[in-house]
Amino acid sequence: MAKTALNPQNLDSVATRFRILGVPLRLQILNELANGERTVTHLVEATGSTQPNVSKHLSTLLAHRLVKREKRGNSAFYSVSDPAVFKLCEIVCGNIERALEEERAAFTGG
Amino acid sequence: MAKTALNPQNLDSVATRFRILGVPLRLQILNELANGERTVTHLVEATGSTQPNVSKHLSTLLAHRLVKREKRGNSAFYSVSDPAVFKLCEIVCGNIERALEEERAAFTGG
DNA sequence: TGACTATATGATTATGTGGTTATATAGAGA
DNA sequence: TCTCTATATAACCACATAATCATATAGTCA
Repeated sequence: MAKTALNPQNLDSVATRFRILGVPLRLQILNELANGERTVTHLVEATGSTQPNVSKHLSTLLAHRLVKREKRGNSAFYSVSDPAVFKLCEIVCGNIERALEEERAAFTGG
Repeated sequence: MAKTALNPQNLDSVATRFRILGVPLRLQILNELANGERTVTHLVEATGSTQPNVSKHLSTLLAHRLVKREKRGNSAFYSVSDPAVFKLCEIVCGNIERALEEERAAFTGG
């Protein structure tokens, strides 16, 4: 049954998705977008990165449909297109905390 | 509230986790391990990759505590240490299928 | 001990990509 | 039109790392 989680066909797609999420700045951007749509300028300020860099990562996120874009006036407003990404982050955070917990236990308990 | 999902401290850790999962062969290995503990030799055959390559990826997975190892006799038996990874894969698969669905809808419906 | 099997690891190469810089595009307002 | 602002993109560099090859380590059995 666990076999159903991944089949050879979408294995690459799944890996790609994970790789997209494997860049701190991109996570930072997504995290910022968790609060609603944001302009590039806002994301540049929020992340402390450069405008071209943020734009490039937004392009990547857009190309893989993790965000969507809406141009209004002079600005581009980005927003998360599938909130499931935050579910992913939560699970990973849970994993990490559990791992830290185990490390702590290993120190104190033997 | 969405802010709680990621904070600057674990942002790198989360990204690293995702990056670990962002390699097809590693997903293949994990997927194989979903059925229970496996030896390196078995994983080499199951994945069609080379022994050194599989061993190296197992080392990576082990270093990041995604799998655990137990040596018995001449062999090393690997198993998944946190089944939450499969939850991740399921969500990502869901995302991808949803994206495909939307593409299909875009073709037919407008 | 020696032969065999299983696994790990070091060195090397090739490729992908994140970040930077400079520049292009495009809309708003005068 | 010109200027300003916002965003995108192209060229480049630097670094990380996946894959390969060769070799080392370690356990089993005779």
